[in-house]
Amino acid sequence: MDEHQIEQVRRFSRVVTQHVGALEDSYLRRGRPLSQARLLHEVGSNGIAVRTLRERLKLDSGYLSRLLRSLEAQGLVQTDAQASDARVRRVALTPKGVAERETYDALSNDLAWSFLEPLDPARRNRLVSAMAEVERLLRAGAVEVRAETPDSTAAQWCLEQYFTELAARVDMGFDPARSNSASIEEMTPPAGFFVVAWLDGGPVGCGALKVGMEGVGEVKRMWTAASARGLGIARRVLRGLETKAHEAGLTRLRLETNRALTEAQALYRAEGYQEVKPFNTEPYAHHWFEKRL
Amino acid sequence: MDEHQIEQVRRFSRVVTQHVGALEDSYLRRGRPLSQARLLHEVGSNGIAVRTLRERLKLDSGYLSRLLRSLEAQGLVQTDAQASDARVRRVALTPKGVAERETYDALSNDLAWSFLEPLDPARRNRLVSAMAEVERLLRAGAVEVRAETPDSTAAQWCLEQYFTELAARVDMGFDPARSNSASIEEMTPPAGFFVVAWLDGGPVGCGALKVGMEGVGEVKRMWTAASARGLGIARRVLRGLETKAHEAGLTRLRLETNRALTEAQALYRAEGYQEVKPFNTEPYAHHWFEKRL
DNA sequence: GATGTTCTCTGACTAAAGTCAGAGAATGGA
DNA sequence: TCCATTCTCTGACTTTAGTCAGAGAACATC
Repeated sequence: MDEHQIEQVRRFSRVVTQHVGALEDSYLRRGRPLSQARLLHEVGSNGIAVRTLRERLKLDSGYLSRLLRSLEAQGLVQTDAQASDARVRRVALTPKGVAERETYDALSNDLAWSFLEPLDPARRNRLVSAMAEVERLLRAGAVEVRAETPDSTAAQWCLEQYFTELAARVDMGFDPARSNSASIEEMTPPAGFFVVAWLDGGPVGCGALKVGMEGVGEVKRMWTAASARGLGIARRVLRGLETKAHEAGLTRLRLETNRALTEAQALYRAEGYQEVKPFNTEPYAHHWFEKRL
Repeated sequence: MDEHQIEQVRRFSRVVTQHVGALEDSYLRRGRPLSQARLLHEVGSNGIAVRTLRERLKLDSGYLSRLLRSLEAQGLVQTDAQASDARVRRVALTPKGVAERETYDALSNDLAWSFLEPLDPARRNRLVSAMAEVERLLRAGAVEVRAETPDSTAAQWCLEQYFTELAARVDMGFDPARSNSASIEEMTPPAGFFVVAWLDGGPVGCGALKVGMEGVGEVKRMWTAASARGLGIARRVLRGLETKAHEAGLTRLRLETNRALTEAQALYRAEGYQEVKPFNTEPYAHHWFEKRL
């Protein structure tokens, strides 16, 4: 816990909330409560189910209903029963609602521009890059790594992505059947583990561990979503697996990787894995690594 | 108006408010309304006048009074009449209030730390620097440059700072009496102009323009507060003066500067001023510049 | 000592934001 | 067909945040 860093984060928060808070004022100047304005923003013109809205904005069902009635009375939205299930209702913007939403959008743009406008182009660029950096790193901090069963929806989805990406990146393509196995049983405790990285409620990365003989484990299925690269997710997944390995009493971890996956190799080296002679005949591997825990 | 930049600013705002907004939740978990918590934070243990509080937090006097009564009832603050003027009342934290404020402070620290904690040290440093950059540049954007009369309190204060700083930085010291003049009359429209840069309600920079013969003006008294360097204030003051000069029908601007003031020289060159032969006998000057408007 | 001003407080009021309990329609499964 | 469940809605209520008008004490000035 570095005092200076914390002090800087707090100063940042103070200044930023002050600036960004101005958005609410500008929204309120349109004479509509904030809750309604926010709702308007979330209702797309192609419609959204009321229950989805409720979950997304975390509103009480009665409260949301009343807000919708109010927007309806203003002629901004329209609600109809969903075709497939008449209990759930869908809300959509009317043309007037679309126009109103665009006005709010313009206000948001104005505020954003008001940050940039007084700066000279060089400072403007610096501000935008720094904002991008803050945004990325805050998101990175929000990533959560959890163990999941390898047959869960999230795990299966990750594996699918992993295979698709391998097929695209590895020279000659990738055929799971020809590769060394990591079956659901092999990744289910206590024979192995599967961890998933979550961001914004969806999986963005994964990794698996096969517990083997003589204290040796194997790291498999390391994958990070393209949309979430550079956030240190793979590192956290790897460390998560190492913790699991340690708990399982393993003393050595092995892994192999394809020459096309250069970021992966850099990560392994940085995390203390050393390149060793091939310890298996995996046809897609070019590099073999090992780490003593 | 760059679409991408605006988009980035908006994305930033969204992510940051989401994160920083968590502070309010953590404050609310102490079972006290936000307004009271904020107030507690502003009341120092050494006391503050109610009217100062009212101005700083921009609260209605009746509302503030009620908030104070509530904090009083909880035994967190104490109010007494000010010794010098019994109309104004001073509020101070009780020992219990101090403890409570420290709890809120700890919550703020916890939140700040929660941003940093999940990151590895390299990313942590990057986040903190990026936050510092954003904070600085947002503040820079909040700077306002306005014309003031040179005998106003703000202008006089700036000039005082300017002379003090010159005396400290210039070799042999600085004596205004020996330097070429820029009297109050010479800086008062239409004979001249004086502009002040404001930040957070206080002056942080200034500059003056003397309107001369044959369309030639002179830039004088360029100064930026040490606490506000690097925000592009001098540049904006200079441009403000140039606008005034243009409006006054001037076609050329001149200025001279001391060799110790290297940032100033860099600014003048960057803004299109060219070094020329001495056009006066200012004893403290080593460089003379001119720009055609 | 009278008079206007400053400062704080009380009373009366409002709007926004939200909570909670149930009613009633639609649906899924036994 | 019956029954439990899901989904939305209405009614009744609360807290927070704030506004406005004026009362009353203390002070400054003439």
